[in-house]
Amino acid sequence: MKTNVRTRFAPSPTGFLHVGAARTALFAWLLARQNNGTFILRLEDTDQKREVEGADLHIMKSLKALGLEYDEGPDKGGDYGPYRQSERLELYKKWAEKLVENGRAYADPYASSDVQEFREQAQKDKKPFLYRNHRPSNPPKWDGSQPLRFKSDPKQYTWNDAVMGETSTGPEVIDDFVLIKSDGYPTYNFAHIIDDYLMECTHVIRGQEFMSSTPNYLNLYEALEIERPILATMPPIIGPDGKKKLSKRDGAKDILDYLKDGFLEEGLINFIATLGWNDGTEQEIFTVEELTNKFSLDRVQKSGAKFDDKRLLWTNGAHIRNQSLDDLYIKTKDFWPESAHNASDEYKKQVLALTQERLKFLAELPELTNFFFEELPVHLELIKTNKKLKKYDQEQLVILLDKSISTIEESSFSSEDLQEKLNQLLIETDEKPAVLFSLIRIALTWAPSSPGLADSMSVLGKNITLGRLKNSLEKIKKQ
RNA sequence: GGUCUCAUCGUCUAACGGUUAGGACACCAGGUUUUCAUCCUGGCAAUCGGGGUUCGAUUCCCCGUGAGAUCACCA
Repeated sequence: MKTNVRTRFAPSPTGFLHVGAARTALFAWLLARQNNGTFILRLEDTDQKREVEGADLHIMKSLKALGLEYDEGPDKGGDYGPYRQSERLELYKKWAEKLVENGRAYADPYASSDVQEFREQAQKDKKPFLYRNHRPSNPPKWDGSQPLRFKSDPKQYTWNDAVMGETSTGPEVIDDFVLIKSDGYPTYNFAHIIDDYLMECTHVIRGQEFMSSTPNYLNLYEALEIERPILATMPPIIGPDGKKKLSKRDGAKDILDYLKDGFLEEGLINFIATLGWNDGTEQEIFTVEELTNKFSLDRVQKSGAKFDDKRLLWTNGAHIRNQSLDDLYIKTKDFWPESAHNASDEYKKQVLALTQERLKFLAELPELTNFFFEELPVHLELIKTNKKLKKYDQEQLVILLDKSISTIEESSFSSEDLQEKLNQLLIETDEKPAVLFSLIRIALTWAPSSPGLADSMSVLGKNITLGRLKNSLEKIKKQ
């Protein structure tokens, strides 16, 4: 009885890590962490043609960036290595030979064109193609130049999937699939079974594309006389505007791109985890620790989930607001506008404090904060199109702004005192906040939006605030 | 076409066979002395169809329908 939970993520290095794969990895990781178990990264690089240079490093980098640290893996080592299938060819060969000896594997004597012909004939006859119907009676001795096929034992199967529940199929789906290709590399179908066994994986979590080949795997497990792990099939993740599986086109972005845009690890993980899983309560925002405690395979959804980026934004915004100012500040390091280059940490922190609650992802920082670091071009349209201000003529605006400047000049520039002065101005001018504050805000920032007026002025400081307001006053006079 | 799987608001989802079918995102309206955002209040909005079983089906069964997966010397 294996008590130590060992889960694995086993991608083929053929591209970047997208959301669907990230979720599979996340669930495996959560399961391992929750049980004090081991999370393994295994690279399934058995198809040389499809392999993409550097994809292996990219995947490893992505997992680490997400915080999904693996305990064993190609660059980490471990007692069950190597963790690249291309370095395990001898092992597969050994197990394949065992099957040959038992009479459960044989060399495929046909040329691939022959097999193709069988397939086409079956299609013509409107019958499903099964290689085993063409199984040679006297196969040649396997010398490695032919594909090695599994000699299947067709029967009915009923098995339990940790997510999908009980599933059953008839013998018609069992076939003689290829174990070792003629180039000497094993197929996924063979290699992953050997590896999961040798690496003592307790759970296999993977996408639904493998569900229909599961009965074949069960058949192979029997022939190999090895125990099978717990199987869990993940529902698909669907593109935002379609019913099809998420593809690059629908925005299946590289997970690293999200991180580059300033989505927080926790926000991303929260979003991905709740795409097909919930804890049964009404909680929507989870820390990684909470997910680790609460995750369970039996609450994973059976049906597919659509990728909703509005929800991702909301989730990430919630995590940004949950950060302490200091923690968040560290994360914003690479996201400030260029004009903030020479600003002090102290100043940037003050700005961040005012901006934290309106950030959805950190790449928004420049457009939300640039006026704290640079003077934005005067854009009189902002006044002319303002719902309230457009009713005022130039002269009225000049008088109002001039009056505001002289009152603000007397402030000590603490946020509280500024607010007091602003209130005082309201009374003296007998204007509505919507008019007076809009005018000052625009004259101060020339930005489409900004944090609260008193806070913004306080952070900008007396010199800059008054300088900008006076400058704006001149521009309005001259228009 | 064969096989397997799935099916609740637009989206993500909750609901021992008994609830006015709940929450969240999005959207709309209002409030928090300006804008954007946050926060609060309210609104809109769903059990794919048809048969059973049952006193009673979102829930169990069957048949449809729809969707997805798979049928490679890819994983």
